[in-house]
Amino acid sequence: MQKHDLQLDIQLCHKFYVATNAITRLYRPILKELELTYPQYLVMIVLWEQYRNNETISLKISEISKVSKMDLGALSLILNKLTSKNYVSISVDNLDHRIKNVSLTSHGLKLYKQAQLVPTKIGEHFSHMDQNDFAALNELMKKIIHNI
Amino acid sequence: MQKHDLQLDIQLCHKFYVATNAITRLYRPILKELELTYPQYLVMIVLWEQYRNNETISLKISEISKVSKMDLGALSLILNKLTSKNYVSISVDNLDHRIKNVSLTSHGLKLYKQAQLVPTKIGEHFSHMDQNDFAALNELMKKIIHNI
DNA sequence: GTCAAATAGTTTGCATGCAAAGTTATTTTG
DNA sequence: CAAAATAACTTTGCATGCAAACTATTTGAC
Repeated sequence: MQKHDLQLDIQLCHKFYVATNAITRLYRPILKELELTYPQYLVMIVLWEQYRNNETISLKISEISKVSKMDLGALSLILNKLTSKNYVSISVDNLDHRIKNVSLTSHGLKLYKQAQLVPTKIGEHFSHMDQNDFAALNELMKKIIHNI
Repeated sequence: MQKHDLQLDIQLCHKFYVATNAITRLYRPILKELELTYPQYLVMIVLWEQYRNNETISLKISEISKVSKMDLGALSLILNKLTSKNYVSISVDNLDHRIKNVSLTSHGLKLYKQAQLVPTKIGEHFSHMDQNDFAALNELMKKIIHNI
């Protein structure tokens, strides 16, 4: 930033604020059909991804936190909700009793099929952006995240 | 988005999620010195800006909401806090009693000087990005916000 | 082996974001 | 002009994000 004044400051950071809230609002009605909030959806994506790669069936809570960059405290509550919705089940690790393993229930696994439609629906709202825009934006975001 | 799969989906939207949270975390310690949260800071910026332009001294709550893109309900609580910190004062409009006017107190105005240092401190964390990156990112964000 | 760290999670308190319902004041309609 | 529709907020309830304190285990250092 060249000019470090308040007016300029509000520009980029405020745009992040506005855009992220707008994106979440975009997801809300779509995810509501799956009875998921956006953060809950993030957790499910991590689990579905894990299932697809089929290396292991369950993930530690700390692993989910690391991949999704979600706070452990928040994750704790979110996993409770996913459990009460019967999308995931949680069990204490046999070897290390501090660790809890999270795994998809059959109900949570079934949801995967519906969830595959979500990106398409979201994508429709971005029709005004082309591949180059996406690539550029993705790179810039990566740069920002990597350095903060 | 070319491939509409979940893995790709998580990329851009998740990056927004992560980046925005990271940016807010960046602001938190800096704004703590002013006893402000980021949303509270946004409101103050709007008011300082208004004061600088000196057209009118006060703003309606709905005007603050429009400029900052903040929810009216959230704003209601935030303004209560700013009031209890004695940074702003709120009064009912004389002509239309539904409207409330928000104005800076002398205490809130004095804070402006300290606040001017905030963008510089934040800017230091973005030193790895050059002017072109900023310009490009700013344009892309504008494009996204405008179209959602 | 035992007691002090380090780990992995949970809980709590505070500040939002947002939808939905409620309140008060002003306009519009018939 | 009285009832209905709007407007401008406020309140409430739910879901986070996050810092901080707390709990239960496991490791490590001696």
